[in-house]
Amino acid sequence: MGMTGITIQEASRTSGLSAHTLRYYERIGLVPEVGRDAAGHRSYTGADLAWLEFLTKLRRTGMPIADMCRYAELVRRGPETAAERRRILQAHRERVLERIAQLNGDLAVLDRKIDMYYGMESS
Amino acid sequence: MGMTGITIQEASRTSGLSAHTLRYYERIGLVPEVGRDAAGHRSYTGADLAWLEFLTKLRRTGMPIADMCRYAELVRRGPETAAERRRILQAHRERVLERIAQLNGDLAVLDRKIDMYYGMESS
DNA sequence: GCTTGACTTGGAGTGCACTCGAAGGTGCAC
DNA sequence: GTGCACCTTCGAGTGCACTCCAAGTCAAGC
Repeated sequence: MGMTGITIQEASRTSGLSAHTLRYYERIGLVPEVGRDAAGHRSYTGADLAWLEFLTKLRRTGMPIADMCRYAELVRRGPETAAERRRILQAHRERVLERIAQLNGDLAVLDRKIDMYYGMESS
Repeated sequence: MGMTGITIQEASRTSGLSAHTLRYYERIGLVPEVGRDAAGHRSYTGADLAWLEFLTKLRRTGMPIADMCRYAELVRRGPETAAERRRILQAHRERVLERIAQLNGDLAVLDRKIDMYYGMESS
């Protein structure tokens, strides 16, 4: 098993999260304890990075940290929590859809305003 | 000119912003000074409400308060700032488009994950 | 004329999600 | 063997956008 793993700096570059944030996420239980190398330094595996990538998607779509912690906790508890996890993601999915619809509506208003300014400039 | 105006509570219900937030927005110069009735209470006009509605769209689409203040300042300075306002809105529009694209991408991942959970449950 | 309730102000407090600082350990380059 | 870069922990600090509080004013109803 040559799963060497990468340093926190490399994980930071790969994930787009700062090293500070990576430690913070681990501290609050959002990320399971990351393995260590001989020097006691964190060593991120591919699985760690995949989990971080999924977390950033949840985060970016507006899921609060507290909800993400709850989801992470269910993952730790094992496969019998799959149905609940699905429900959480589905509820979140609905919120994201609403958000996208709202953004599209607001974008239309923005476009009309921009057009109006063009009209003012060319008059 | 029978522009009576509505109370801060009614403006709160109409705009979806709390009375606290309405006063806060006025304090930081995001909303021009609202008129007062005989008792010194704020009296919101239709124009005030329209401005608030536009502000909430900027806010909801992720524009920081500081940028909104800058935009509001340009509006106060008059029509000669129209071109700059347009540029601000256009730059913002680009960010909103990116945000929507990102949300759609993240939504697709969410959907695949949900499908995966369905697969786990039915197996 | 007194209670009630909505309003006023200025300033302080809150919640979220980081973000940073201090003090110290480790291993490689010179 | 010592400087250096990078890591560690713990706790404190930051920035944003509100959100609330205390103390006071005012008009209307009983």
